[in-house]
Amino acid sequence: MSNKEIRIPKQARSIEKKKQLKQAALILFSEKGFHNTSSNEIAKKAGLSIGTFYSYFTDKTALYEELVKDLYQDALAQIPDIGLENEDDMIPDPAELIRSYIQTIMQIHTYMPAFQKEITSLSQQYEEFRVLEEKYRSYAAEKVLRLLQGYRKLLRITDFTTAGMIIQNSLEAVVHEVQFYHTSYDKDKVVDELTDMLCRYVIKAEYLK
Amino acid sequence: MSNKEIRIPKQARSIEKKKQLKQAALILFSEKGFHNTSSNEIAKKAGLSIGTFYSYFTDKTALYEELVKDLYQDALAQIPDIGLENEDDMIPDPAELIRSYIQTIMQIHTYMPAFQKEITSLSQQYEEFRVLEEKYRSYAAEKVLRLLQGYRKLLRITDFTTAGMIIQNSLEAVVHEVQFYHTSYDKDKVVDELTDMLCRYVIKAEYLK
Amino acid sequence: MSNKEIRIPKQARSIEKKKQLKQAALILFSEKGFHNTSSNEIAKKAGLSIGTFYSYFTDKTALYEELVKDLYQDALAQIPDIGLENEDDMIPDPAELIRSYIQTIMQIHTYMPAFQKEITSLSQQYEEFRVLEEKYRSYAAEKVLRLLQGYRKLLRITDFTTAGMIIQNSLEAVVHEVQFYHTSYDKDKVVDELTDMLCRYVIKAEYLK
Amino acid sequence: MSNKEIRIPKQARSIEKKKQLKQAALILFSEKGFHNTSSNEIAKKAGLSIGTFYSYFTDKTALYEELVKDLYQDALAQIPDIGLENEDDMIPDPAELIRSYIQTIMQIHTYMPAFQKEITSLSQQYEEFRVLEEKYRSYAAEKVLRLLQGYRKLLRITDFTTAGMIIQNSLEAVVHEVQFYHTSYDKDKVVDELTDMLCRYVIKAEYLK
DNA sequence: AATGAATGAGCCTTCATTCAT
DNA sequence: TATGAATGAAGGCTCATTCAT
Repeated sequence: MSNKEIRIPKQARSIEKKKQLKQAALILFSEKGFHNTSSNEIAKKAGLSIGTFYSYFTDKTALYEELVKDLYQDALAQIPDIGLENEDDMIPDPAELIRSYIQTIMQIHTYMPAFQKEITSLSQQYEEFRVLEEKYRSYAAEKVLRLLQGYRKLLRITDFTTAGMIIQNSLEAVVHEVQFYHTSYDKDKVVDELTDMLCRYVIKAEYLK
Repeated sequence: MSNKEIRIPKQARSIEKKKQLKQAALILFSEKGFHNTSSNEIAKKAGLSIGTFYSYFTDKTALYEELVKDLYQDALAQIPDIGLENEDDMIPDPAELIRSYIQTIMQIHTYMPAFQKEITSLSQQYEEFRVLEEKYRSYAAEKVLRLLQGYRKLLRITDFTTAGMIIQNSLEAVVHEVQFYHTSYDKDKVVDELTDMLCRYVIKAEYLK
Repeated sequence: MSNKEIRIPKQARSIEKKKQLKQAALILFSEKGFHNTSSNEIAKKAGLSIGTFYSYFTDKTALYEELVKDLYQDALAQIPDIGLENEDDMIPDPAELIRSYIQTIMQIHTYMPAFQKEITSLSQQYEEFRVLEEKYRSYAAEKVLRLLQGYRKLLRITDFTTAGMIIQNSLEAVVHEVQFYHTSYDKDKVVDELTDMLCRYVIKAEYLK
Repeated sequence: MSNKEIRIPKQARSIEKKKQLKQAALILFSEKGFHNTSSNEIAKKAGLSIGTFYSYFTDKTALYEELVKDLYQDALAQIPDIGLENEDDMIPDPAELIRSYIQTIMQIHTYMPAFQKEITSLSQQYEEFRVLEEKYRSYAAEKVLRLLQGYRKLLRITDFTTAGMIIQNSLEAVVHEVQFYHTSYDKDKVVDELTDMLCRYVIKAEYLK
């Protein structure tokens, strides 16, 4: 029924315009939140007309989705695919792997913190937005799980699903707190403690140094 | 500019009306979120007129603020004060204390879960709510801290501030996830695992049964 | 899902407002057509706000529907229920009945001609509008049919459905032409001729005077 | 004010493009109506750019006008010129002439039926189209008139002008109804009945077989 | 001549808020 | 005090039309 045709920018200038809109939206969403930002406002901030806005995005939500997608794609790319290949031979220190994972998550959260907060906010509030984020979150959770399973022999935990969920959520929450709210904490210290907590939970005592 | 007078209800009947409005709002915000609930709707659900609504609250946000304040007050009051008095004499099993603490937090999150979700989310947008949330968080963290300090001798952790923050956030996040989103998890299992994780992190090995 | 509540006016002042809106719409639809009239325009012409418009009507189409309904209800009320009771005894001159029916139709078409034209226009163009009109048209057609059947014995036609359709459409078209476009025709003459045509078609020769 | 130059296509290629646009518009207007068809859509369906569209037509309405003009021209050309030459000598069965005329009108209405519907409707809104429709109507009526006059001796009617108008309108309306809306009617049956009605109205009893 | 990206007026609709009763 | 009809700013979105290339 719908006739709308969304322009897929091919040329430099078009790509630029789309970027402008996304950039403007990113700033506004971060500052005032998704619901308090109008599409007209985004277009204006991008220096483009509302018509142009709607020729690149079906609606405001579509823009938001792209923004989330971009963010998570960048973020996910940073999570290393560690611990999969070297099962038996030279096992790296598992504690170091965990620390490195924690640091990556910490790193990710320094990027567009305000927008990430807004994502969290919307995801918690509206099912439709949650579904969107869940896709990426579950991808991240899977990475944790795979990381764990790669070290099966060294681990004391047995229910990987529950443990994975606990680790994932604990990690995110602490990092969230430190990166988004309390910059007063000593981040290295936090990483140390988190590493300590997770190692003791996950790794058999005999493999802890 | 505004010379509107907001009624501070003194009489039973007035207090009752305000309560009705808040109760109605609580339900609607929980079900459909702040942005999808109109003030007219709230008044109607409360069985009162929109005019009455505006004689008790300056605007929709004011109602919301009160609701959030109430909720945090309640939540704060519920944070358990366990394990403080019996320092030296008859020491209860610390693991049991931790488990009991976890269960209490779980309990708190069962209470008004939907609106808690809504709050967590909106808190990020309005400074006013952030302050409230902060207060709750720091109060909760302090309680954890005091709990920990009460058992100083049995503990392996030394930096109570950082540890307290980590425990509090991990706990809340996992419980939030389990109570608000994934009913698929076995809650007892989750409590067991969380207890396990926190005990190993916090308590000296020799005091673990 | 929808929350909208359409006000059903009970008090004089409310009824008046709704009437104002309908009156304004009637004029505008007649002058410029449905599609070239905006809801804001209607409200403004009625001296009311757009908000008021939407508290009385779900949308522009709903207003239109009411207008059509009103028109047809008035119109249908004018079509007499003749020829049903007196089958055998004193048969009135059938030609006179037909003439009277034609005159009624003619009469109806003098009322709000411009709006009737717009109705015809929209009905011919959009299925949804046609359905609306069809309801009333079929009611009118039924009257013709009943009129005919009441005089079964005097009639030469046998296929009442086809004949009814032909009569109904011919009648309307001619009346339309005369009332809406060519005021130059002598209306009495037209009624005479139509009566003549229909009588000769419908009534057995021996019953024609 | 406008200094836009509308191209009057001289060269084959230009004429072709204009035709393409009109053809595309014809289909779209027929399918979805004038108001629900956008100029961009027309250009696209024609395989041309919107810019090209606007170099051939000042606006959407201009295209529409041309289409209507064309249609009426075609329709006009198709109105049969039968029965004019053979006045006295070998008189064909007048009933057959009438039947043949009805069939031709039926034929015309099969041709582009959807767009005819659209036109009939929009004609009422824009003066410009009304004039065109008028021209068609009066031309058609005149033809009927001349047809009738050619058979003066066989006819019982005397006021040819009124009769002509009645015949023309009845015919068009019934055919319109049958061809555009109710496929449920048996078209042959309808032609028979129409022929019957018109013959009895027009032809002296002694000349009816 | 042709293109199609860009424009922005304008439509429909919602809803927080006011104010006459 | 309470009411709820009325308001109108503002948001989402479409589409006829322009104009730089």
